[in-house]
Amino acid sequence: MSSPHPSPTPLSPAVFHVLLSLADGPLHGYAVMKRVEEDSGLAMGPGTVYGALQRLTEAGWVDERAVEDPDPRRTRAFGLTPAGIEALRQEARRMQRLTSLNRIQALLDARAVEG
Amino acid sequence: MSSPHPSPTPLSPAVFHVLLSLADGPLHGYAVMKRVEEDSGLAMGPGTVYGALQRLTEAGWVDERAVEDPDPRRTRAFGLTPAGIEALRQEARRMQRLTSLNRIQALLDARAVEG
DNA sequence: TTGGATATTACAGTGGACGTAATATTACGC
DNA sequence: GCGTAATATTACGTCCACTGTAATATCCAA
Repeated sequence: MSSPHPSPTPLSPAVFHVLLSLADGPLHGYAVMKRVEEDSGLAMGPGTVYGALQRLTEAGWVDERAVEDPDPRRTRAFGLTPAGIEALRQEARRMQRLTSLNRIQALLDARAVEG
Repeated sequence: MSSPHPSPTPLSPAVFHVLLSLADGPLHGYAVMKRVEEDSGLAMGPGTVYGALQRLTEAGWVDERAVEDPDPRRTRAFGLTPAGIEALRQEARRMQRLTSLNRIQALLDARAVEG
């Protein structure tokens, strides 16, 4: 409802996956990289992840927070802001609307019949 | 299964919407522009549409075909190749897999409860 | 103590998305 | 027939997100 920049919907795959990786709690950058790979099967390099994280922070969709951890490398984490959650939700709804189009369903059904 | 370039999944929103617009039959460029706007609510300029169309043609996902029409402007149309259909299907499956993730469903459910 | 995983920064290159302007043709009201 | 809007496409130029790669530093395990 209140992002600094008018929400650029649709989200790029990189941005979407970074947001998604944070959906059930803050992570540090490296963990985001790993989580994205688990989710998507595709590896994003550090440039992509940290770049996206930085832009998202500037946009107010992600923020940086201090975390307690014996390992000093893991004391810096990124989490979704309310605006970030809302953006992810909007994108999810957009995807869901698209996948439920008849044209799409026909494609998916066709495969089921063929295969 | 046999695109010239190994299928760059995920698709960019622009490419996805161009493919989607052709899903139930060939259209000429201008019609693609209009159809995309109907589908997505977002207007893509000619540069985006024809640019994507050209790259997709080069990639073998779209081809140009002659169409009979009294209006000479409408005799040139673009249609999906089998590889293009397959790419669109893969992307649809990818989206469907993502939207069915627990993390996403939780987000969407939360809204239903709140609102 | 060497090596591998963790965690992050700093680049530079590429190409796709996007806007805009120009062009030409057709359709339509007047 | 005239002007205007819609149709249809080409030709730019710009910007910046994504991407890869290299460099760096710390932690941990063998």
